[in-house]
Amino acid sequence: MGAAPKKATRKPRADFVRNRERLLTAAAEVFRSGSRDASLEAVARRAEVGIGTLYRHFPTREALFEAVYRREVEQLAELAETLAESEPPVAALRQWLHADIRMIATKRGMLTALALAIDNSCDLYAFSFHHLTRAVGVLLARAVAAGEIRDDITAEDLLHALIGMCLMGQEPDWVPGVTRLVDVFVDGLAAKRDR
Amino acid sequence: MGAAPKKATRKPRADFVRNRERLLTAAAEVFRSGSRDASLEAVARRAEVGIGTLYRHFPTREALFEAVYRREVEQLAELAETLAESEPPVAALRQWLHADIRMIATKRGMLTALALAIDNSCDLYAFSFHHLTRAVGVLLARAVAAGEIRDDITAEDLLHALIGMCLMGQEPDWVPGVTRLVDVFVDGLAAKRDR
DNA sequence: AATTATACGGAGGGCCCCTCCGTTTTCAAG
DNA sequence: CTTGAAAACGGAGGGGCCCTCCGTATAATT
Repeated sequence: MGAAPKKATRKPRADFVRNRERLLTAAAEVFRSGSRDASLEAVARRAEVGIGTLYRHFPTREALFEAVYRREVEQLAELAETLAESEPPVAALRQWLHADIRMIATKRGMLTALALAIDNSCDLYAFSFHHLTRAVGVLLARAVAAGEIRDDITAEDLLHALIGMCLMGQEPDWVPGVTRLVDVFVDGLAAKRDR
Repeated sequence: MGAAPKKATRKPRADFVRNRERLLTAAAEVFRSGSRDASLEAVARRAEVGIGTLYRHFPTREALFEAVYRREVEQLAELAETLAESEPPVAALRQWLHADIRMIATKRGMLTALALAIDNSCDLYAFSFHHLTRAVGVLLARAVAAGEIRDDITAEDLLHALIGMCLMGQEPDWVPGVTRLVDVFVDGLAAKRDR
């Protein structure tokens, strides 16, 4: 019992694989600008695929976003590990947040993705959102353990703050401004409350 | 010259005034929950008014939001003035931000309104958004003058941060969490950079 | 009561969401 | 090489919302 061979599974159909690829490529292009109104029908059109096919591959908007940005999320998670080993606690945290900002600046759709993920994450914990919370959680715990930042802010809180600040940046050159805001926030985390 | 009588202006039509009022009431109700998908047609339906009438009174979504929340914005602006006279600089700033959060918690639509305003504010400076930047600008300048916070964060920056953080709060009881985030931010503003 | 500036309402064209199902394609067994 | 069924495809269709336009209704004025 258990690992039943489940009969010889057919080889996945060629068109299935092909269309999935087309959809992911098209989605990445459509989401690039990160405009909030990115329409799924536009993705299907660009992929030259029926709308039904899109929905069969990715039943929800979130599922599509997740698939499109999985790679990026994993990259950020890895970066957190690297930084945890090579940098002092607070610096690691700060640098990781900066990296997030840079990534979002390049792939603006990720921001929408993350915002979407948070929206529904309460119940579904959609998207690789928890990958990120885990990653930053490690950095956070480390800094707390070192006594360098306050201990009442959770990883979710931190990501909320980060994403929120990014959400507000849509001027052409928003990166420096948001970076400054995030730096202020980190300063606040590290502020000595007892003067 | 100047104040030309411009011909005897007709008295405004009764139905015009009545419908405007109905629309504002309906909008306030529909926007209460602050759900991002608040539809203007829903507002018109609730006001028992044609959709055309809604658009004639408020040509854009922003215009409607502005009219609905004008009172609240002015209230916050006044509060800033009061606090500036009665509280120490940093405390005033902090308390004003807390008041914002409370206000948003009650009238969730205000958040959407502000976010919308920022979206288009670059050119249009829609909504009473600049009322708020002016208000918080005073508090900020005061604290900077007193040498109690850093001087490279603008009023717009601060509002961006505030609104961003609020945008990320949709759990039932998000107020304490966001308040904590904002407090961290203020701590960061007031952090002594030179150790 | 007649006149006319003002307002009203909702049909209509566009775009999008998502589901459902008849048709087509692919795989693999004979 | 057939052939049959599982697996995919695609897009029509029902439902919403956005916003404009214009024929109709009505309040203020004469």
